[in-house]
Amino acid sequence: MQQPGRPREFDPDETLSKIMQLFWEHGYEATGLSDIMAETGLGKASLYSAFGSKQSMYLKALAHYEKLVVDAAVSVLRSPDLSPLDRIDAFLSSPIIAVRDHKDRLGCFLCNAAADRASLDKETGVLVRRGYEKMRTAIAKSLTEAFPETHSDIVDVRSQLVLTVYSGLRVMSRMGLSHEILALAKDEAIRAVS
Amino acid sequence: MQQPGRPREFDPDETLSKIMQLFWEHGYEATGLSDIMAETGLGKASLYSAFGSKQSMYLKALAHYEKLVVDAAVSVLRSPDLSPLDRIDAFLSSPIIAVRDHKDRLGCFLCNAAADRASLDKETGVLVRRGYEKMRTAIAKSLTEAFPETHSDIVDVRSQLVLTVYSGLRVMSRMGLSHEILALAKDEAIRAVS
DNA sequence: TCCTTTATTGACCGATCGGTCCTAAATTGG
DNA sequence: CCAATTTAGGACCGATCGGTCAATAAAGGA
Repeated sequence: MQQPGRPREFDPDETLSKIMQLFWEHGYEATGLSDIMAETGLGKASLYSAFGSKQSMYLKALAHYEKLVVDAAVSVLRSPDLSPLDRIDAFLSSPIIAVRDHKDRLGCFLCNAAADRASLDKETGVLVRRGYEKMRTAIAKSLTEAFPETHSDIVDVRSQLVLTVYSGLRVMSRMGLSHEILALAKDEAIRAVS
Repeated sequence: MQQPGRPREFDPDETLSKIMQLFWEHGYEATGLSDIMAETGLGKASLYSAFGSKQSMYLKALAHYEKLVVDAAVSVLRSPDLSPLDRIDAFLSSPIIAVRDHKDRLGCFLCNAAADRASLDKETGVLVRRGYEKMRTAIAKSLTEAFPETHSDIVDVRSQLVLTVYSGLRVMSRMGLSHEILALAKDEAIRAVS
């Protein structure tokens, strides 16, 4: 048995990151194969053989986002160096810091995807909900740790509120609000669940 | 001087509502002229002569949304029949009720537009921010009325928080969360600014 | 009635879309 | 060196995109 011929000339993971960036910033429809080719430097056929159709690229990009960004957020929410409430503060601060330091106004890829594709593409909806549920669970764990005496129903509702605020902050950041205003709203939200 | 010839066979306002619905639900890129023609029953040239380019249709649809939906939300926030806090409750409840009664998961056109077009089209950004500012001002007014002793800086931050939660709720509704969960998160948010 | 003005219709345009295919290049096992 | 296998590059495909135009229809004023 022979092991395949010509080797890849690109790193699929790296390429997927670039594809993710494009879909994240411009959405599904506004991102053309031509944009992806330009950004990755690859030919159309290479992209297709590696990632399949455009829709499949989008779903892989979304899964990539879950692995990179969502999992990072979750690990912030589990950081052993911070108090439970500080972890939630750090979680809500991350999109604000992105605006402040990198002028990053991409918003949350998951909620962009919800607006963009979830109504048309079932698989997108599943990925989006899974990503959000990951974050909600991690938030709930921190809240339970912070206030062990609180009833779990209340914790669920509050974790949902934190996630809602998170989504809202990312939408607001896309709208161009300053990081100072966002930070103040965030502090007020933290106070609300304390 | 002569007054124009053949009269329009359609109501521009009504037509604009249908166009708004399409852009609202599917976004800019995913809505084709063909969809608009099918939905409105009009020919391409009629649409162009009445509303201009696709981009111009989008902007007019967004302005139409501001007039219909944003202004309605603002007038809820000024309803004389309700207490100030109940007005804010009603404001935050409207997207939840839409989900419950009409399975309306369109989200907020303004924040969809922010995700969709604001980074590409300056005019869209202006309209979006204007709409949000209208709502924020109305929220702040209700909060001031509810808690006259509160410092205006605090009111500003809290109104921003309410607006952030509103955006978050609409994103969540597009994700498919049940109206019950949304309502609980909303109640918790109301408690936060009380 | 005829002329002017505007609206409607459908054919038409070039450009671009996502996607396929064929050829050439690069690699490994025999 | 050769055969087999896989990738890379780019020509090519039909479909659809947003947008225009010329011909026709419908109204009011003269």
